[in-house]
Amino acid sequence: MVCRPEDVGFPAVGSGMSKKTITINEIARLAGVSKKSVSRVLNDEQGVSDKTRAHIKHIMQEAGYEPDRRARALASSRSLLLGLAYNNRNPSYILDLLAGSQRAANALGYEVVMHQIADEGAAADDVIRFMRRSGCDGLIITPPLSESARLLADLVSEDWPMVRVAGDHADFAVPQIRYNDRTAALSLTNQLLKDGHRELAFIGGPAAAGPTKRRLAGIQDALTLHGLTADDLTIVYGDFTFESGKQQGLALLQGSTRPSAIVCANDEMAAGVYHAAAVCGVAIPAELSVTGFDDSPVASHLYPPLTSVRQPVQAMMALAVQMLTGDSKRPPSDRIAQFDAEVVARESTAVPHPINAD
Amino acid sequence: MVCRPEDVGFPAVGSGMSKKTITINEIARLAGVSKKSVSRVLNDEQGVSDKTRAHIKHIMQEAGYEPDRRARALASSRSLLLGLAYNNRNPSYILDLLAGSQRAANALGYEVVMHQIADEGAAADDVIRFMRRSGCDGLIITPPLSESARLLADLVSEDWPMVRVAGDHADFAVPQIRYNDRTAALSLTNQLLKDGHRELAFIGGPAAAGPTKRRLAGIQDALTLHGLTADDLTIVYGDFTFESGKQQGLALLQGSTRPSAIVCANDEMAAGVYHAAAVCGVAIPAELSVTGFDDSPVASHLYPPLTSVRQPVQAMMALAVQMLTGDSKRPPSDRIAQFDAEVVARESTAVPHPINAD
DNA sequence: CTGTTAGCGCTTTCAT
DNA sequence: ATGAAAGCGCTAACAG
Repeated sequence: MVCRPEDVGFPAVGSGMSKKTITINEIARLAGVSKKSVSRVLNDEQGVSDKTRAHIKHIMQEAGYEPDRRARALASSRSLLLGLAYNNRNPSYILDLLAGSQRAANALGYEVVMHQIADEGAAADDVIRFMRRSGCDGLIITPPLSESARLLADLVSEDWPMVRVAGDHADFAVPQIRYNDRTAALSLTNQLLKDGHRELAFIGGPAAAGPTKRRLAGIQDALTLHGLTADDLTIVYGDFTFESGKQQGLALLQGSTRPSAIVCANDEMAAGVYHAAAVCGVAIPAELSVTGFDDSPVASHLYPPLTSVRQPVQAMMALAVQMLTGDSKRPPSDRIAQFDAEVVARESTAVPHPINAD
Repeated sequence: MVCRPEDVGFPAVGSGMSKKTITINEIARLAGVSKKSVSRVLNDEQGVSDKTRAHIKHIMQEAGYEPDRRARALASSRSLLLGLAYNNRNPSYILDLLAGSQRAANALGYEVVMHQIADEGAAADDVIRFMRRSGCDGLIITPPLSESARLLADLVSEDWPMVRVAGDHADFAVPQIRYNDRTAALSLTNQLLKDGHRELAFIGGPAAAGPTKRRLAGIQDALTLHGLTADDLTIVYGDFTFESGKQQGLALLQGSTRPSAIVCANDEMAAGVYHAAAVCGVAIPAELSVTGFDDSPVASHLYPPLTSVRQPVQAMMALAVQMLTGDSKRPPSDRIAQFDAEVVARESTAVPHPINAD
């Protein structure tokens, strides 16, 4: 049932190498220059004439030379590895972050190593061990880890560069890259209000969570714009899970004042609301409008497809990588980079049904 | 809006290191032995007395020594990195694979580097470039890449070890680790037949895909067991996407002989069938039973929760890593390791509604 | 602009 | 069972 490498002529690590590796010495010899010159070309350094540089590049190309990252790592005391710490909340989001960072990292000669934090309580130790073990040159911290004040406080004294994606706690010295979810929530809500919705509800994540607070603030901004007050919004809190969305959805739909629209702080909880609506026999969007956040795959797979908010993950991760590797050519500013998000309107929202008005 | 590291006192890679690194020389000096002895302890090699070994270990512990993986990599010509090539089909599945392989890899001192294949047509070149660039010691190929005969043929001559997760083409020299989805499909279908379903439909992925063929075969096994024939099963093909599930679901539900149960080759397509059922006003499970494969999060988030098949990802990836690193202590056998899957029964299946019988 | 000389921290090889 | 020496392939620091 199970095979062992040795028994099937299967080469395990280090067992049998065949193709000879081309070294920098070889290239230097072929090009008739010193290996230092080759090194300079490799690292895009100055100090090589254009002619020599072109010649060396040509030789490298021809020989199919690939620099040995291990040797480079040792000699330059960089590993050319970047760490990405995550906390498996939304798989598709995490993979998007990975894809975005990988694309940018590879372009700069780096690879991305993922690290999942199992126990959020011991996250700092976990991350530190990971960084020491892996030797990564820098670290990207993703939400919700990036929201943890404690983690950041414990990490800020470490000596590797880090950036965090979408976090609060602007007081920490760790630069952050976020998108403007408050503004996104505002325009989302604005549309609902324009459609005529007046009985709104918000299902947040944990009340203390950054995304919850920012998204709620955006909703309230919209209410204010329309001359409404805090009383016009029912606020309940979940924990970003499907189950919590379902529970809070049930509570809202079975309550005395059923909302005509529910804004959810993420798509998972919105899916839970769909579930609750199905249980209660409430039609979406005819009797209930629902919106989410994150534009995860589930948003397009729900029926009807869910209106959600999409963040510019590619651009955000590209910046993160550039900051970590010191390759940023962007203009200077403070330590918070903010991007704009996009509301993806789908069929989960509609003009409220008159039946709801009674 | 955007910050540059230099401008905010943010340490980019290699800019400012402070904490002194402890080297093997240091440990050797503290322990009063040669660094070779320390190296032996590090690598669990023989040739050190128990007493000396314990002493060295103690010193290492005390000093908080962490071996430099870059130096180790260069000297031993291993990178202690394992590659995981994937093809973003099902994010939660990919992350499960990652988590499983990471756990096993870390235990052996390895890290896992992911690599997404963008263009499936040029997958081989892409993978080869990745492996050369990253210097990974071995490669794990995941589905659907692992099903590609062409990719495997192009890769089999490379000189790094590889394993594939869930692939067909047993003729190639690349060992594979799979689970028994045929048997799982059998027991799934068996249950439907026991429940009294007689009008079954199967929505496969592409007809030529391994999972499609294996799962279909399992269904047919069950039919045979119950004395039914191929005529008792309607077979249609999708492409594992939500959209294709929806299309085929609509076709089946609007067709002349509406099935009482639809077995889908994955959860995404089952979600599409839910969508189709909603459109057609068909109640699940009262009027239609649906099952999926993979037990992805969507399975539990659909309403009603979807019966699906869960594969032992952890165990499979642990074996994959052991095979790549040559650390396998399992008994020898042929080059296919097969695990058993588990049917996770939820509320998407029920005894067929009499109305359907006419 | 180009080259030389030393290492990076560890493993390997071969002594003892 | 232990240790000394010689690199791994590259970059750093300095020379010309």
